[in-house]
Amino acid sequence: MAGQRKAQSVVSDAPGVAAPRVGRRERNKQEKLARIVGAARQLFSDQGFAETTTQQIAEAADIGTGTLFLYVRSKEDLLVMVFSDEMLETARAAFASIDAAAPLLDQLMQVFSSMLAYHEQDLDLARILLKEVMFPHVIGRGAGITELLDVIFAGLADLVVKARSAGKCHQEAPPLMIAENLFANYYLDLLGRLGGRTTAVQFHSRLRQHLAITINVPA
Amino acid sequence: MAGQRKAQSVVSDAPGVAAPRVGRRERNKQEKLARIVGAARQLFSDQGFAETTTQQIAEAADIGTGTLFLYVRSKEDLLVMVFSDEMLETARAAFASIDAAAPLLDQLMQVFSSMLAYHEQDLDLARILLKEVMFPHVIGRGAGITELLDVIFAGLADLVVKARSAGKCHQEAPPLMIAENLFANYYLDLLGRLGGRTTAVQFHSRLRQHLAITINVPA
DNA sequence: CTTCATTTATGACTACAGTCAGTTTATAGG
DNA sequence: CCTATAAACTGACTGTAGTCATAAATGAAG
Repeated sequence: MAGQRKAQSVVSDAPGVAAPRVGRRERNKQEKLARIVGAARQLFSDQGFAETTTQQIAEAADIGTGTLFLYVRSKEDLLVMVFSDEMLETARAAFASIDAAAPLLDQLMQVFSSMLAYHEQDLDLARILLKEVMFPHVIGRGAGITELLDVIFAGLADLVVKARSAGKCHQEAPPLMIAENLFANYYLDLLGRLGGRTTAVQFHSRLRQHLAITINVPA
Repeated sequence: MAGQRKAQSVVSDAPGVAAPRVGRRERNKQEKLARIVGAARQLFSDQGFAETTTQQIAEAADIGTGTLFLYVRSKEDLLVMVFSDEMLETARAAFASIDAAAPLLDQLMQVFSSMLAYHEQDLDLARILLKEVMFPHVIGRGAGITELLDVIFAGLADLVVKARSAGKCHQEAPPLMIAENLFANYYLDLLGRLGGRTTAVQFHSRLRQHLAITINVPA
């Protein structure tokens, strides 16, 4: 390791080597952030969000209490950081595993069912997560959430376009607008589920009806 | 006043008089709650939600700090109590002032425009309000919000039914389901507006497109 | 190796939402 | 009127998110 560091000072900007560009400082920071996120994931999952204190997280990550807030703006921010990657992956996987031959409505239900299944693992956490995702405390900067929404909207719009060119969808509106409409319905039905106002079965039934209205097909 | 109190003890359950049924205790409680809500409305409007402390509210309402929490479960609860009546009234007024002859899409835009106009008065407050309304801290009990949603859903469903019987709407789905779909779209577009991601003009344009998709008419 | 400047780390500290043991005030019965 | 019981009130107190002045670590330059 010490050798690597010296080599770096010999050739200050060597293009051949992958990336010794980052000094010890940057590496330490990355590593610390990883420890923080890891500790938070563990604690949030084990004890729940409200029951976990920032002190506990700092202690588990082996840093001072104040240090934590050099890496995250708030406890809620941390929650989003921890789980946004998983959500993104869930969304990607959901779109990847779609049955291309199925009717559009069934395809949509496949996607949204996968996403609900993820949230069903821990409804309480999902509630707080969704809350913070849709109402980020600092306006104009939701931690990496835009990417998630982009993936979802693009995926939905893509399904619509394909179904339409196959003559299976008779909505003429712009695909992105339809995608947003579909997502809006998913979001509100998810809210009902997370708030305990519907069961998983009711969620599916209601969502299917809502989506059917949007894409103008029989439920 | 003292006379009234004595009269009460003479005839313990006099049916003729309007309602001396409530003793001083109940009256005091009502009056105190009114003072609390009034003080909170004033302070929230003047200084914003985050900048207002529960101590300030208690002081302005002339009660002890602890007393406040005999009347509300949390600061957020108080926000909802303060503004849910106004929102309900806004929604009622919006439905009442509809042009019965206009196309369904225009009617819907009238309703939702009125509701946005209310929120435009104070976007920050609206943000926190919507957040708390849709994610009440104590699950299963949103302070008087069900009533608001009932009014909105019923109103929307009613518009749909009327338009349909006039042959102006070709959606066959249950009216309540359509109403929910419409509201979901309003809600998400409102979220974009409150998050500063769209202007008021963009909000209108986008909402109109989204609603048009749901009721299956040209935008 | 030795400064020196800059970035990063730290925990004592602050501010505030919400609680609770102890007190006051209203009502009912005598 | 007086007394007993229950309801309502209170502010000192607690727990925790987030800040800030100070200290340590890092890298650059001589």
